[in-house]
Amino acid sequence: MNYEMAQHVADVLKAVAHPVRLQIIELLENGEQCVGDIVKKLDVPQAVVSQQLGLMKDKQVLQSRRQGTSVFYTIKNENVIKLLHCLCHHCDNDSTQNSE
Amino acid sequence: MNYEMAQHVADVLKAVAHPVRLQIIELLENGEQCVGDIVKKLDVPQAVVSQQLGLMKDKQVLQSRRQGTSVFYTIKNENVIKLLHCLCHHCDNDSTQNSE
DNA sequence: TTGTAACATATGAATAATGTAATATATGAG
DNA sequence: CTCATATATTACATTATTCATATGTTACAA
Repeated sequence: MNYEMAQHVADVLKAVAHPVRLQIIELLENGEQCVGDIVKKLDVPQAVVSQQLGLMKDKQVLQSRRQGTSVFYTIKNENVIKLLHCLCHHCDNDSTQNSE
Repeated sequence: MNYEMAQHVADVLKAVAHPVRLQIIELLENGEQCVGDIVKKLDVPQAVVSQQLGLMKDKQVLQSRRQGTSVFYTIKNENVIKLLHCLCHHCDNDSTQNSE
């Protein structure tokens, strides 16, 4: 893996490496949701949710469509779901806490 | 996924989300390496490599053992390898660049 | 047009991450 | 002990991330 490639992978990881963004991604696993619904389900101000959604859209993790006054978001880069599952799955036999 | 869990997952992701750290992890997939070898293989100053190694060790991603004057590092949290594979594998059918 | 709901953006402050350069520590040789 | 090699740590400047507040925009109804 050369540096450029590593940089790209790091960018994807950074796009996801935030608790609110992770929770948003988890919500969107079940299909598209509009901003208002996301705000209701997470306990986070609307502006922050919009900021994080915009950030992930910029980084090609999410995509959006407008319907009336609502904007619906879906996952564009499906690999982030695999990423989540890699980590969530392992949290049972978690080796980040204490491995022996 | 509650916030605390999301925070924990985000911490693991952040521990990995850096080009040099990713390259180090890739090197260590093939078994343990001492700091000097890592420095030689990557084009990065020794202090930076030590800093990143220390950071990953703090976050339980790596572990180390000393042998004489050398310190050998290995991967402690094997899940980061799976993470890497999730992302590297997908870079063929990459949806982060342009999906249609 | 005005009003309102839903969402986005701008700004700034606080905090965290990064890289550089210098210095410190540890081990072993002699 | 002194020296050399290997690695770690510190201090600092720079840049990036995050959050909150306030303001702007869009779509639509009346």
